[in-house]
Amino acid sequence: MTDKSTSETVSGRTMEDIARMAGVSESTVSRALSGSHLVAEKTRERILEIVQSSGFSINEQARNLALRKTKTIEVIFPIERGTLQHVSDPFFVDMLAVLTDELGKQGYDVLMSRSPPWDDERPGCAFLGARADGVIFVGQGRHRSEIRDFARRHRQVVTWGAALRDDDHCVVGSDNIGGARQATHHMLSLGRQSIAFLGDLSLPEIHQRYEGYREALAAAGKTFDPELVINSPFDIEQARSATSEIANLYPRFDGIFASSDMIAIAAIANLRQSGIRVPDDVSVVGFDDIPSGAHMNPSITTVRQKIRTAGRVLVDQLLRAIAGETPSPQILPAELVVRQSCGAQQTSQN
Amino acid sequence: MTDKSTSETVSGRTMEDIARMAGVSESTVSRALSGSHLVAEKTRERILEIVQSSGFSINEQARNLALRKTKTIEVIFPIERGTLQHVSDPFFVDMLAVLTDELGKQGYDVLMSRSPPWDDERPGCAFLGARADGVIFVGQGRHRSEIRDFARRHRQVVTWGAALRDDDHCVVGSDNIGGARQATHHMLSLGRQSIAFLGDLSLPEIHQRYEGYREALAAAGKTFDPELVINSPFDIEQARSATSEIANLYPRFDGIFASSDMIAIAAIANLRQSGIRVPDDVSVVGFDDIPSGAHMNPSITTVRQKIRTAGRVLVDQLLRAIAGETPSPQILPAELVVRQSCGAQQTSQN
DNA sequence: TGCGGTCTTGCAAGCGCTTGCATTAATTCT
DNA sequence: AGAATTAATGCAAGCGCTTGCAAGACCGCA
Repeated sequence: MTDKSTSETVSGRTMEDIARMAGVSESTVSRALSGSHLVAEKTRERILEIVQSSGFSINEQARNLALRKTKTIEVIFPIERGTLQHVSDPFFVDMLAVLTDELGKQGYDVLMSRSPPWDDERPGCAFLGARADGVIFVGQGRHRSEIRDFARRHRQVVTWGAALRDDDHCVVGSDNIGGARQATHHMLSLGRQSIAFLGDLSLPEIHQRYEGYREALAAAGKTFDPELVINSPFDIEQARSATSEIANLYPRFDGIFASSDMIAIAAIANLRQSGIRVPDDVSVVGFDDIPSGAHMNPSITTVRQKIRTAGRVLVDQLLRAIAGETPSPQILPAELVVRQSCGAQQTSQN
Repeated sequence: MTDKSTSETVSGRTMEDIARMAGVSESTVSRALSGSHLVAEKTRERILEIVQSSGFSINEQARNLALRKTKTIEVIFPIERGTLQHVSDPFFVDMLAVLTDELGKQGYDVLMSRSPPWDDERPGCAFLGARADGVIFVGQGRHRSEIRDFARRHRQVVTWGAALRDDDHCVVGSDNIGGARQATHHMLSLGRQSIAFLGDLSLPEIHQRYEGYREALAAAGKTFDPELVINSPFDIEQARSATSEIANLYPRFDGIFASSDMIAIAAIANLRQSGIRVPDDVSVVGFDDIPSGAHMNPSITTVRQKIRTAGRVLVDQLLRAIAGETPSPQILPAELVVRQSCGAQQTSQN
């Protein structure tokens, strides 16, 4: 009655096959493979040998089903549908790398799903699929409420982003406000008079950076010029065109706080194209501290997000949630890294 | 006898619970959820409502077990253990993004596992776990033989990298040789006399680029200077230090072919630090065409890998393999993108 | 009233693996 | 040598879901 011939497992064999070949029961094979001491050494060796030569692969799904766990964490980048452009921001990537790394240490695999669970394409299929032991949202994007909803129904969720007062789930994030305040204050203290802001205010994280920017302005007694706030997406190409007009405003500002390094790079490229020098004419500070920022010309002064720490904290908290404890939200310090683009140091050449 | 209380599913409920609450059988719930026409409309609605309000999540594992498929593809970056640094090369990231995207379109999720299946930490656990319908290796790294082995046992594998003659599985890759030849030839045709090579020759892809470089040199009748071949890893920090001595060799070369854009960036930073101008004194060409390359100063002349096409082809071939057909290896054209760093155009400012 | 459809539903087997408990074989002890 | 341990196996139930097949409900029509 059973028909194994259609098995879709990578290697067509099952434990039953191995058991038969080894002349033992399935249980014994299972135990041999999981390293139980309840198996005679000789038996184990024989089984292992057969496993090897037959190219058997255990079916993790069945295994996990039986074990009632998945040892998998779903990592979601809440980005717009139809494109993963956004993800190519080095910051997100590095975060993914760190998460994969940290989760790996704890024996978890990472499942990247293309779309957030709520905009599932299956029409009329209004239920969520649980394929992981927990979920990490990297950034809230424009989906704060959905994420909140999701988190409310499922304890095993942590998210990276802006911790807001009304969040009832665990959010871990950088001190966006403080970081932005430092950055802006730094340029001001360097004698810059008028600082522009670049970023997408509809994203909570970015809005926090905007707040920090405003705070620094206020603290320095500067009046705020709304026209110097320019909406810009993360993607470098789009950022490039979003900020292409900035040079026209030029003498009105002599500093730029860009809410991500990629945006800073785009802005610098635009300024350069118009013959405006960075940092001589305009001081620029970014946010994130992406790896290549230190090697550019000029090198980018930025607010460093402690991404490694962040990943570790996220994973810690998620594992706590999975273990049934209550994870606690955290705000990680962000630190100003002074390089050339702000003009604090003299640029050396070129 | 059954104890559901310990279920680890994100939402603790099972179909059985829903069935009980709706006063129907499990089968009916299953059918209602999968959109079968074998369920009365009223029944379906009632069930859906209960599903909603109870926050039920279907257990994908069990579902997939029953369906004998996973709808998941494993994407593996064969990098050294203990770090995912390497992955932060924008090229790999973009590839990951494209793959996630393309696979998503076909209804597949992406599983990123930290380590290649062969260096599994579980001691004595010499079997492979099959948790996906197929596997994509992104780059062969130093693991050509392991990958070959792996592919030999399992049909559902494709890899991105250097197609070598003795590969018996499906490898898709850029025309590394041709691309490198073009790049080198371009500098030569610009009048440069002596071109250095930067990259890690132990990686097959890079070795192919090296071959292209040599070919162009030979074709131009240039003698080859082994001291101008400098070993450099992908990671930008490491590349920076690996190429830190390059300036010392300076008047011996007036061109650099870097086997990745990140390495090119590192090299340029080093040259600049020593007061050597790019492209005036030294012409530089990279490889990959990472997104930010166009916005740097100078912008990077490079060999573009058609990453979107690549991802699509990889996915196509893998799906063919999964469908039981024989996937065919392919070499994708790589195209030279001329920008500033090679010196073909005049740099505009700064 | 009775019979052949048409719809809906439930039953039960099965997906490949784990594990508590019972069973049997190998040892040790008195 | 016989009893009591201990070590090594197998049995069978169960993980949560799908699905072929059979059964029940309900319809119209002769």
